[in-house]
Amino acid sequence: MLCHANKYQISFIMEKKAVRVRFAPSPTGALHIGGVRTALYNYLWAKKHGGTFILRIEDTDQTRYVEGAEAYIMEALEWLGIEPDESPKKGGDYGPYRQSERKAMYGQFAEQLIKEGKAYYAFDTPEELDAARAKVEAETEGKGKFKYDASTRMSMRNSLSLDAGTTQQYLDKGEYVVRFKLPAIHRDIIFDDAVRGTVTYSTEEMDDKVLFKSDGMPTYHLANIVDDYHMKITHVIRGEEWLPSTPLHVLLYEAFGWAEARPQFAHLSLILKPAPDSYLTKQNKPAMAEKFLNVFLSKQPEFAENKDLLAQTITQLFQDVASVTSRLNPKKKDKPYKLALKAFLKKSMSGKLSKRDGDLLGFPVFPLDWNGDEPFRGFREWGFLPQAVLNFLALLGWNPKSEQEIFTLEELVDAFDLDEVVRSGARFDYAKAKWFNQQYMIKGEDSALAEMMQPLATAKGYTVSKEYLTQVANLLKQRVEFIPEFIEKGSYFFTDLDFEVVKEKEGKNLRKRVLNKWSAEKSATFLDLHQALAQLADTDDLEPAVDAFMESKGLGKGEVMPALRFAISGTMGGPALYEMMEVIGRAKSLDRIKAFVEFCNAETTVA
RNA sequence: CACCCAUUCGUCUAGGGGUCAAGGACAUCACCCUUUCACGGUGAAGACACGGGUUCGAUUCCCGUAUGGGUGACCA
Repeated sequence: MLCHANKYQISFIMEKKAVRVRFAPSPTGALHIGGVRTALYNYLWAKKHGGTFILRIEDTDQTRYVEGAEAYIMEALEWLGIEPDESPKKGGDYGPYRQSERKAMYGQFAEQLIKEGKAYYAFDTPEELDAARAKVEAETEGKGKFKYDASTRMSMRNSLSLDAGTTQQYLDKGEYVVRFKLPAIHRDIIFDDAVRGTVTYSTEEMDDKVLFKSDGMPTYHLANIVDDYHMKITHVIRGEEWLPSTPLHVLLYEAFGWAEARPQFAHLSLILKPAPDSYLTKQNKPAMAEKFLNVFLSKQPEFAENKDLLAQTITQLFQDVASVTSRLNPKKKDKPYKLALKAFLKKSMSGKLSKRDGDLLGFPVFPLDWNGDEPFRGFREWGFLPQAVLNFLALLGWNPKSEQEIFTLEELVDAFDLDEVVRSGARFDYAKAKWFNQQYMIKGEDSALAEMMQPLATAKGYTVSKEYLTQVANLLKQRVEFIPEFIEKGSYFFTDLDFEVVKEKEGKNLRKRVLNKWSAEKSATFLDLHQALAQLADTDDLEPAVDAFMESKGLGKGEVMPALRFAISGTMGGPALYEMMEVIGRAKSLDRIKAFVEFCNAETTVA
């Protein structure tokens, strides 16, 4: 017996159709991380089958067009290394690849359906439609929805309800839309989804969707069917939000007589917001509470007068991180301000990952920086490596049927299968994203890391060679999670220490490990050590020299190393001491030791 | 409100009637390694939403309930 998931593969093999998939974003802003995953799965599926990965820009909504969005999408795909084979920029045999440039062809297909009685002209104004919706809503106490279908279409203004003369008058004015005419007899639309199996909808639930808008542009529904057909798309891999409109698309393929060429659908579950306990920690709880409250008040300023009470409430709600979500359910005795806050928090803390979440929750949700009206930082600028992002995203909603976690792009192509895409929504897990990044940093070439560090170092005003950065990368890469941390955490590689600052940051450790035990004798010892090291030849290793020194003075490592470490790097953490000293340079290191001794003397007032 | 989709450790997931006293990864904790911090290693803790069926047997199949998600535009 064949299970549904294999059927399409087999039929496709038998037909020997070349796989052609498209990623079809609309240029309404930056490319969301969920979109990136969709693009990736499309890419993987195409490459796995030696097929073609197409980028098509769906810019049929002129009002939502955002300048720079298309360039952003291209740059993001390029950064990630999943570039399309056919695209507006690259061209191809099935172009143009921007729907606005294919505008001329859609009208004829709308006309065709009208001629065949499968669609009709409609002249209702937006106001009239709003009124019709409002009326149904009022009659059903908000429970019902207006449907433009067989039951209502004859009472609306369209070419079915109006006589030919009136219809012509409207058409002459040029203000009309084309609506799809749902079949008169209801039936179930059944289609096979590569990730979900058999999905069933009844035409009874559907309505006469607009196919062609009054501005002369097609809607998504028309354009996507016409384009997929003409671009010979074999698999439509897209987000779950399209699942409910898929039966309409199925009907459209039938209406055009293209049912045989209908692509295989695969609907990907959405990426959800992370679990609250992953970003609410004991330390940041108060700050997060304030952040949430501010956003709430900016959205619902009418509750500003309740600010103190709200602050109290949110603190209470956040008290037990594990159960926040369940505490958010409304209760009868809740005051209006509390209900509003709960509703807001519930929406902010669950559901699909959205634009704003990055800002609010403190992690990137877009591949690259975006400098629009609402600017935000991308994975790239955050310091993520593209391969890490790809790897993380690939495994968020797909499993490779093995216990392998780290995959190169080639390995992903090889292992990927729509069959193993999971059906349920996956929560974004920032901690895991960080882990992947760290893994790729450790694996990464030191010189490549150095290259990425270079501009950041320059921005900080450090003038350092690539060779130097390469050495720093080598020492630090398993101790940092993002590229910028090389510069931030490793600042002592780039600039001399200010021990006053060290005292502020590391006061407790500094006192415990060094200052509390400091004495005139210690001071002298370290100056002796300084002297001993200064006399070393460049070819002599530091470690045996220090070891010998300690032995001669009868000192243990614990009495010497922590102080040296503070002297060199100003912190107890960090790479192996001697390697650090070699990279920073012996002369500089010795200067730091001397400065540190003086600092300790001053701190403990020993001379 | 209606329709569709989903539901295994905190998170991502494996498992699709007996081999599951449920496997892996992240996160957490402990130990080892170590001058420190990491990395690495070893280990601990941690899950089949609930209720009914079907069956000799159900985490796995069916039906309900609950919960979560999506959609319900002349937006995509």
